[in-house]
Amino acid sequence: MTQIVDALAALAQETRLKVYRLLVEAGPEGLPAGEIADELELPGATLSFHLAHLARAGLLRGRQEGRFVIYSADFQNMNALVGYLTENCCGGRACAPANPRKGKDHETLSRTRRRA
Amino acid sequence: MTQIVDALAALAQETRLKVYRLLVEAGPEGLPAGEIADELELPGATLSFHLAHLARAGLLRGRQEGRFVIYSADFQNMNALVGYLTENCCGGRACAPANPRKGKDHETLSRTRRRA
DNA sequence: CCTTCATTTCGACTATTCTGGAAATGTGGA
DNA sequence: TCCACATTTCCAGAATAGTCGAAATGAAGG
Repeated sequence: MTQIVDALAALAQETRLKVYRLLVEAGPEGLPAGEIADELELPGATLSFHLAHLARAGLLRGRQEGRFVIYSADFQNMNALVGYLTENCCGGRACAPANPRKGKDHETLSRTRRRA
Repeated sequence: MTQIVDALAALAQETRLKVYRLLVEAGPEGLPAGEIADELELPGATLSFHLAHLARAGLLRGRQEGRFVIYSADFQNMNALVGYLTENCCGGRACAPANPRKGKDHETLSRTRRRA
């Protein structure tokens, strides 16, 4: 459970979620730290802190390549996280949305107003 | 995105994750606060803090029933959360485990091979 | 070696979160 | 009304997280 909490905590921060999403978008190739900093306009020290946080949680991996350190998302661990949530936090219901349509808008987290 | 971060932050804490899981297990009926406190051996004030946190994030709802306040998981919002992660953080791969019948085991799922 | 450049670590500060006792609020019953 | 009980709010202290300039590390190329 500690692993799950760590992974959730790693993603539960705007900057880190942005970093992670950027790396997902970049695919298995990954991106050098500098490019991430550039893209998200973050000071090096701040980015490094967040990258380390994500890596500690197992969501990223970094590899040295020349003078650069290239970070890439660890899809397997994200898989495990989503799997955990699906199995343990959804009460056995189907938890993934039925439409695998790609898009930019996600307004789905709506405030449900139900009176009981 | 704020909603996603809030929901993740709500679950990214051991006590709250336990509370949420307990309520998922309890199903739509839910549980009175006191029973949760009893089950997880938490002081009232502490539990109340965490329940409020989860509710603010949209993962729980509480309804007054007599002298009790009964909390239940909001499966719809959890659905949305898992949906977001699947669509935005898994690089288009299948991210949820394919077999919805397993009770406790969720280990490997290796299907990582794709080129852009 | 020496310099340059990418990245990380250090250090210091501020902000937020977690915790739980005590007091307050709200609810049903006598 | 008055009491017992469930839950929340208030408060304050301790712990943890986030930020980022400056210094340190490490890697390539002259």
